[in-house]
Amino acid sequence: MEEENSNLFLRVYERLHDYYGEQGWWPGETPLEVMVGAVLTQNTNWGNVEKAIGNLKDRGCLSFEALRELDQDLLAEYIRPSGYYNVKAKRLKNLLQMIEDEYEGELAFFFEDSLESSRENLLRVKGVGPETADSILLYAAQKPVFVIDTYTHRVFSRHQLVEEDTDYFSLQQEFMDSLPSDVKLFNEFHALIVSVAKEFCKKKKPRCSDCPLQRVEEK
DNA sequence: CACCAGGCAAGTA
DNA sequence: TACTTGCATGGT
Repeated sequence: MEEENSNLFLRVYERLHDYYGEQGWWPGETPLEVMVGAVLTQNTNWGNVEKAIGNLKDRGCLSFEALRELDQDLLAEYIRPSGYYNVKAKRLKNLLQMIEDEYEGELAFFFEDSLESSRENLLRVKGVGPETADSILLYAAQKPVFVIDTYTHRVFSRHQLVEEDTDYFSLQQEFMDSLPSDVKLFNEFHALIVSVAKEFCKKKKPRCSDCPLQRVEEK
């Protein structure tokens, strides 16, 4: 049973990898940029996030020190294109404050901390939920955590590969129990799921007939 | 025009 | 515990 499931999930990965090839996520030049992007992309189109990050770069504010010194209302103005700019400015400040408090303001210390400890610290930050925390851990800190998002849930439940009403933690456990714990695999797999969801598994008009995952559940 | 996008916290019953 | 609502821009 567990073995069958493992093969199934890996088969999904292989199908997607064959279809799309390497994804090379996360789009971001530095771990800090990845962290900021993880917060800004909450329920938000990535294109808008790029504009917001572009603003921060233009202002020379895309560093830990610069962001710490930046006034919250000004930060909100810079990240305006990404939407929810007031709450997100606060959330970014909360995140920076946590690193200040727990890691002496050293990003490197945070990235070097254990998976368990850094995850707990992230989840204590107001505005950082499980997906944002795990995105930071996987894509910025390079820790082996599988990131679950709405696309993951939609694609896998549409294909009846997981229960419809499973929660974040249960779904994550299924992936991590079924797959070898490998940063590169988790990174690529999640990125591939986003790609296939965007192309074939839209909320309103899915194009199931051309989807590379059709009949993946058959041996 | 309506709907959607790589969530999360806070409020209500 | 299990819904509901606010947050907000920009693309289709």
